[in-house]
Amino acid sequence: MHITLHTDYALRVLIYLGANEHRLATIQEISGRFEVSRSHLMKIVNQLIRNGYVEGLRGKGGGLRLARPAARIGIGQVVRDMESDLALVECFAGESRCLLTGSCRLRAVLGNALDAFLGSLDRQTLADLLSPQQHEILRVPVDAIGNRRAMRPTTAVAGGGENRPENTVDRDPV
Amino acid sequence: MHITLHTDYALRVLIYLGANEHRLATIQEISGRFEVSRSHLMKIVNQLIRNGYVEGLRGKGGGLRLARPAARIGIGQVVRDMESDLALVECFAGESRCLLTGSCRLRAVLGNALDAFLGSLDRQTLADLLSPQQHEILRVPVDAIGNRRAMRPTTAVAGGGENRPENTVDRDPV
DNA sequence: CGAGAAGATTCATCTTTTTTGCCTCTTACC
DNA sequence: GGTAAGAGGCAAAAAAGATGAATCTTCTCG
Repeated sequence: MHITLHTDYALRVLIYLGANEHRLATIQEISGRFEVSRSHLMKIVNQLIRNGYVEGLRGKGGGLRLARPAARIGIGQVVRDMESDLALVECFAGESRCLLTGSCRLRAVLGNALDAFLGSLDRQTLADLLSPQQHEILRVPVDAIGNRRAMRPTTAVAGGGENRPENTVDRDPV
Repeated sequence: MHITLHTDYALRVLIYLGANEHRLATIQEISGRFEVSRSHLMKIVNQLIRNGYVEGLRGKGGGLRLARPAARIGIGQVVRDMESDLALVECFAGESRCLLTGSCRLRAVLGNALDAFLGSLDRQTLADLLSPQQHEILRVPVDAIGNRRAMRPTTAVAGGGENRPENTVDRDPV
């Protein structure tokens, strides 16, 4: 029983972005950090974006950031979204050639177990995964990267002082 | 996230044997019933035997039967024994090249979820999987098979009765 | 004791899924 | 317009899983 690397990386990307909430991170940067090919990571990030966990800003100075605060990103849901095939056994799918199908309790029993699994994850958010040490390991100071759009809100937050750009969306998410 | 067919078949074999507790079933018979090759099923059964769930009697008239009553066979343990690799993500294993290793809470979180999964299964026994319908579908009357050693415990279980033959066979014992 | 019926083992192959990377396109800032 | 970013399609490579053939061992029966 495995979770795909796909999901695994997705979670790590979220952790990375969570540890660097104060700035934008590019895929290039993350793939370098995790030693995965850029293109590969791209697909994973893509899925994260499509599912609304991450925001991607194109163009020069662009990058990635969490689409909402880490505390509002549930791990269970991430796994559900990223793990394409949660059918534990064949008979979970519609079609089955097992002669027990229909009378078999196995499906229900495994289904309950799966619910327990995901339920357990549902009680955790990305914020719970972010320990102080992680911040230390992963967080890269803005200076080391250079200032980016993230830090100069083009559309600008009214108050100005806040450096957590949670609501600085500067374009229409199509 | 999948359970291997290996484990799936193992559970089905147990169900089959549970539905036919009153007699011995051969691998040949089961493999025919499930439309799997004999050799393949053999390996699975073998593992079940080594793990003490099933008893295999060799020689003419031999076959398989549950090593203990269905109610004493826990599904969680079966899955644990059959599923070779329960490491959900890479960092479950000793070696890991993830730069988060050590500080990452992901492992613990997934570990808890896995425990919840198996724990759910631990609350079920093989007996719970055996619905009356299954008995009907799977149970093959002794007549249809021919009498076997099963009912004359020459080798095994001198104590005899144990829990099994509520279903008295038409054959003379010993 | 010998034959045949069962399970036990080994080995090789095939299939499917997963993982990976390349190449090209689109978008958007500067 | 140039360049830096993400988006997407294609396909190769690798790993894991599933399957089957052939052979060996053990055991009961006659």
